[in-house]
Amino acid sequence: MAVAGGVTIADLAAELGVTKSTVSRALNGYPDISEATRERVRALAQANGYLASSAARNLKRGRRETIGVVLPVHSGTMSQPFLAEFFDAVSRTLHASGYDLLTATARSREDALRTHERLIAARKVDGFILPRTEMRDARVGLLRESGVPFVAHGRTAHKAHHAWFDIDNVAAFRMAVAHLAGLGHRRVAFVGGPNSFNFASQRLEGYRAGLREAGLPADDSLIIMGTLDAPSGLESGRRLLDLAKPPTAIVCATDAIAVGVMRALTERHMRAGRDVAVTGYDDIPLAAFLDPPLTTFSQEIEKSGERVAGMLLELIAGARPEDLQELHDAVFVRRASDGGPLGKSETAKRTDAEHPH
Amino acid sequence: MAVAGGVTIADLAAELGVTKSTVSRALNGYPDISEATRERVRALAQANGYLASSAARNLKRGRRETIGVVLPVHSGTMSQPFLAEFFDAVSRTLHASGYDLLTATARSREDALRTHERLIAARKVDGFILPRTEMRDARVGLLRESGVPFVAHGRTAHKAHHAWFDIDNVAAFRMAVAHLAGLGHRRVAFVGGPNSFNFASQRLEGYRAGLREAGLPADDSLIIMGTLDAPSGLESGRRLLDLAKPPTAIVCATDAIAVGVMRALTERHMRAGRDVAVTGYDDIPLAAFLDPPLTTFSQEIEKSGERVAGMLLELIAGARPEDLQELHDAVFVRRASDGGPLGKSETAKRTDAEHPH
DNA sequence: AATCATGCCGAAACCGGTTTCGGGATGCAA
DNA sequence: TTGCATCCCGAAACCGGTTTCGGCATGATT
Repeated sequence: MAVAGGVTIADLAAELGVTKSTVSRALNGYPDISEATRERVRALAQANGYLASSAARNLKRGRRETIGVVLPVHSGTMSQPFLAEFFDAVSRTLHASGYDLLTATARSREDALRTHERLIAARKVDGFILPRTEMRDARVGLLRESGVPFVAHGRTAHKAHHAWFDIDNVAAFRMAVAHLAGLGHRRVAFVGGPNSFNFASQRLEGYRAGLREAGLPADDSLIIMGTLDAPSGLESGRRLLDLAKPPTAIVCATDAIAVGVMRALTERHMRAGRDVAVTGYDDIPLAAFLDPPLTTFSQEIEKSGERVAGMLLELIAGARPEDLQELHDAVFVRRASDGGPLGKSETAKRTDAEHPH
Repeated sequence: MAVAGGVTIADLAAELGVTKSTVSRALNGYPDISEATRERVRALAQANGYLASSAARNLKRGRRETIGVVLPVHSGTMSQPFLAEFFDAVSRTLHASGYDLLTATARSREDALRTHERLIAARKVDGFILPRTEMRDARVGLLRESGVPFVAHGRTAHKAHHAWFDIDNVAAFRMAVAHLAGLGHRRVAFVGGPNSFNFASQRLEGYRAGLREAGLPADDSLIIMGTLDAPSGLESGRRLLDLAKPPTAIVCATDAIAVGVMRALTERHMRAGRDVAVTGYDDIPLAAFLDPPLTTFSQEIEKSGERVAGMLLELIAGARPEDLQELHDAVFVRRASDGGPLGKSETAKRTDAEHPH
């Protein structure tokens, strides 16, 4: 069998007794090719599994048919619960328009910056997806200067001037606090991650707003900032429970943190949803199967991926960044790790009633 | 500011008063360029952020400087716990040799096959990483015919003829059973996933071998095959516990399954590590924070990623596939979800002793 | 002084496509 | 018939690099 990909446009042309131009035009749908020869060309191309070399085509056309995404794996960011799902959605919608996805990882901001620069200079990509934005994000400066299209997954300080897709973290955490306050809690704590990441600081902001709106006092000893993972959650949980006046509810910035916090409860023979209310964020696949099942927020990552990729394609097609800015809501998923303050009885019933399935 | 990436080799040449050839040779370290001009060229290139267009260079050189990986997201495979870590390791070692990573997703075997064909025909990649092999894997057939270098993450029926990197799942699950048998268990169950995936069927195989070696009877009612996620684990756990003679230990093919099984225990007011021993596989970040902390197996995914990528680079450099075949061991991580059969006292002590940190 | 190797660089072909330009048939109206 | 638009397609330039080939100086050799 012939090695796939080895056949060139010249081979096809020779075989058919026409020139490269004809083959190219036939395959690319130019109108000035007779239906007869177009069909002959198509058939032979099909038979030989011919596809134009992307390097050759893009050299002339000035396109790359490739989108870049460099994902940060530093500073407590490693946990990427839905990476596969996100990539799937992105990759599918890109592919529908003939684009592929180039991925790299970065272990620091500088690393990320260098990688973007390299991919731009080597002309390997037509645009970028920026995961996990920070408020002052050097990446947007670089990309705006270079004129490379990009859509940020999250807002930045320059949000007015670039395309972005974001989830309303503030609203979600306001609602979490409102929910707990409604259950009667007055000491609700927050366990978060590094504020450099936008989504993390927005969650804290939402928590604070929720407190204000519920008329609850702000108590800085009830706010603990660590990383976004379970070990940090465990540590933070211990500190909160060691307080002279421990909280009766703990709002966690991620499900992983919540798992750590619940572990801290277990250590003290306490239980989330009975002794202390705990909420998370992410709705990881395991959330419904924890003990107790975790009350949390879910983002529709599939839709996120589709929109982010879709917006980027629109941008490349010429849309204005100002017209591509979308804020979506997370959805509250109430399970059994929340509940009223100790003593209220409503909780105990629900704890066992809401097992999965 | 000049748009980065816009400068071509011709621009540099004109600016310096030399020809493209000189610039190219200077930058690529040819010996027949005087040190003086080489330095002039370097300086100007540096100043302008010049990098050769990968499309142009690769068109001539016949290389792509890109590796492809299309990851299956179908049939209970969606859970990819360590995707970010794996990508990070792969991407780093590839980049050290000037390669980038092109990723796509596939929702079915056919989809995956088509994507590989397309990337080959369009000459977008120099080689592939094949995640999650199956015994009879159509991808290896395709790639071997096309002569495209690849390393399989997992063995296949043709393992003698291609490069592969694998974890010894059989050994791990033999050991799990041996461990449980050593604790006194005689009815140990297995909850697994679709046997089409090699690693899944190897785990079952290891379980069976472990049973034999421990002199325990094989009981097919103690084997449940579902998917690799928590919902399936819950369902399987329920079925096992409903048995007339339920198992005293349950070996799970993944941590996610184990979480589901532990949930089934909770439903019945039982507890892993006390009433029934449970083991998992993967050592997901949350494993140590479950209640009780999960006994499981850990793979060194960072090393896996480095080796897989490294092997592929060696292959591209000319190494023979037969010389690139590596089998590594998973490492047993004992925590608190296992323990002797009901009544033995050793368990209860450890359950609380082995909290994290 | 003639010869030759060596150092250094220019000219041009080439990779595999796309695209511009132009021109030969063909058909139809004048 | 002649003129002219239309339909198709060939010729060649071009994209931005790399690489082969060759040639001019220069210094060393005899």
